[in-house]
Amino acid sequence: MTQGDTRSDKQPRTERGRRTLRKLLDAAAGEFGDHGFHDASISAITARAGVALGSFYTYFDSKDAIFRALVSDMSDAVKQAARAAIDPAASALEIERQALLGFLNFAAEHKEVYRIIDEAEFVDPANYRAHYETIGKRITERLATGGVKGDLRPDLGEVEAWAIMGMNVFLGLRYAIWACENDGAAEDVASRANRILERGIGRV
Amino acid sequence: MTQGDTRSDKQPRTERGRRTLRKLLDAAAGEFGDHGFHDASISAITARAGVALGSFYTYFDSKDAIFRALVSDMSDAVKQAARAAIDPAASALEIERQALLGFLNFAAEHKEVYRIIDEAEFVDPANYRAHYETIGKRITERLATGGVKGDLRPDLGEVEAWAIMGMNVFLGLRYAIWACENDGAAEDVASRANRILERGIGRV
DNA sequence: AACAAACTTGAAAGATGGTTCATGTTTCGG
DNA sequence: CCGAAACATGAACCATCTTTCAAGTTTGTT
Repeated sequence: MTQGDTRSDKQPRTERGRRTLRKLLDAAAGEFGDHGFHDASISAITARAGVALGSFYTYFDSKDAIFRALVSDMSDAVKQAARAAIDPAASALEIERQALLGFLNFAAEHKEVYRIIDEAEFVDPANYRAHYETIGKRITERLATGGVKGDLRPDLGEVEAWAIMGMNVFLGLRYAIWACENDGAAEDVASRANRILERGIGRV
Repeated sequence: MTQGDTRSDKQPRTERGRRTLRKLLDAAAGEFGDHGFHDASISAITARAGVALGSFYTYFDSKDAIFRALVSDMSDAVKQAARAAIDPAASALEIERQALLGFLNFAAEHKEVYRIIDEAEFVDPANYRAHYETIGKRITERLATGGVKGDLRPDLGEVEAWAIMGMNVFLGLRYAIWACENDGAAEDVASRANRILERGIGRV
């Protein structure tokens, strides 16, 4: 799915090939995560993967191509993580808390994913935009469902979804990626953010 | 202030020099905004500025240096724009609405600023982080002031500030940078976001 | 076992674009 | 109006990487 369509003629056909492809993808995630797209070199990727420089082009047409493949994979992984953290039977507000908590935990454990998706804004803008638009749609749906269930206001839409998404992403940046010791735990951050959604920030 | 400290020995000493420096800065903002840091070339910057390639190095030590100078300037400009949009006499909630509205308008008119600051995450991470930490602190202060005045809950802190900042940045991305015709006006977006801060998203 | 396809290898080609520099021109105080 | 400092110029230098390629090795099938 991620690379289903015009995946050129580069898919591996043997077990060995599949192993090498995976090694390249993992190495690329590490290099792009550590150094960013432009300071990561293909030779560093192949060195980290333990394969020859030329082998890279057996699997990818270009440096851009492997980055794009990575963005697709990671975009899927983020969505997957958020979905897995949610109990669909919970209240709409509780679902949003769980989604944020799931995202914070995922980001803390996969900082390189965060960075690669962010850099896609410049290296692969279409995919970057698609990533956030997909998530935005999903949140919009959850808000609509919450409205129908009576948990939420019935007039919530895309604007509110993007506001929530922005909240989550920035809290991820600050408390998962840049975390320092005297920061509260992820649970605490998620609860405080959820409190905003519950009753706003106005005087009680 | 922006470049006060170790500004190397590159400051212009004549009127002509100051003009050339400004032309380079403006051209760089355009090129970096249009093509991103790595696809923007110094020769394109000097061409756009209408000066010779070599003149660049009369004013900046490197490509990185001009980008950093730009990030500092633009970081100041963003803060300035938000401050200018605020009426300090208004209620705490109204102040947040005005700040967001000011930011949305500024972003729409200076899309390149948005992009350059975003790319600083990779080209000039320290400045990027400083930018958001400064804004985060300012919002935290506003929330504390609002708490004292009785407009807001008294228990608001950094987490809430970053949540608000993330909201604002993502709404800027979606509705100022990626704006399309059938999107609501900035006023509408700011009001809807403010409604979240007023009473959350729960059923009325 | 034998053969074709898949895969691996690393040196070298090729391109790009940042940076330097020697030379020429302009500015501006005295 | 003179001279020194500031500024301008653009060809050439250079370092860096991406990408190619021709030659070898492994895999899997018949």
